[in-house]
Amino acid sequence: MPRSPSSQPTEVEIQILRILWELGPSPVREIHKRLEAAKGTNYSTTVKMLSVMLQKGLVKRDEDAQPHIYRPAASRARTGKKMLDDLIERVYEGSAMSLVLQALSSTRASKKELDEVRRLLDQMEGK
Amino acid sequence: MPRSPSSQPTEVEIQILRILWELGPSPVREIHKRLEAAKGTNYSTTVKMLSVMLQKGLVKRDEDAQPHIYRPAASRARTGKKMLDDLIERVYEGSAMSLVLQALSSTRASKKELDEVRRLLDQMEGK
DNA sequence: TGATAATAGCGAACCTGTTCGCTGCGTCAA
DNA sequence: TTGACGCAGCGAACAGGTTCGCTATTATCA
Repeated sequence: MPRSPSSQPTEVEIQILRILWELGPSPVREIHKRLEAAKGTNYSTTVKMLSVMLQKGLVKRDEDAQPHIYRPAASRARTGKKMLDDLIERVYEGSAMSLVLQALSSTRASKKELDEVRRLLDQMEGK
Repeated sequence: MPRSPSSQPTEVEIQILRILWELGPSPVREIHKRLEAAKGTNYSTTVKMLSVMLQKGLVKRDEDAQPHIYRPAASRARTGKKMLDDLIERVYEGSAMSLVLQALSSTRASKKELDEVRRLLDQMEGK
């Protein structure tokens, strides 16, 4: 029984997505600059990863532009949520609250942030 | 430049840890029963995975007992936190609050749970 | 125009994680 | 004893993910 390919973005894929989230739509060259600075990646590798990600639907690109412009297929928030849901499912078997408590208790948050959470709580309860 | 091995428990490793968290210390046979039921794993595979995990320090075992008894090296909470921290770091570059909001907003929580979060918030602020 | 550089693509090598076959050892019962 | 069985270990095969060398195509410009 073979294993199934991970549905999650892999390590390098996340790195590239992060760069794209930060820079916005960019040509390979820009993406590569960051990746190389971070871990000495070869240019060919960057191109290859992008082509793999394109095929997986993780990024999109404008081929009319010269050079091609890549952009993330999903927002950071959307991707993060998916990964979080997956983590919750795998480790806590679906109980998100356990994990929220974990996250909160290990964070130094500002008053502003805490208030934001409170507001959200009220909103959830009101509903 | 070769890639570095993941410091996170892998897919199958998490599956095994979950079984151990649920069952408590168990012999291979018990672990295997669950794993086989879940995905048709061969007994040899279960043994192998456990030996790999033993070497990585993810599980510990009592070799005096016959058969050997395996137990998780870290609690579910501790492991979950580590994985969460890692996720936060990789996707949100350290901003845990963003992720907490995500988790909360995608959860249907009971009043009791919400109150628990509030208590924690107060506690954090008081400190 | 010919040399040089930037852009893309492809296939193969390589690494980690996963799977399993085969072997060896101890125990128990015929 | 011997045969069947459960337990443990090991190496090799395999799959997915990552890396890069090599080649082709298209600008760039002396």
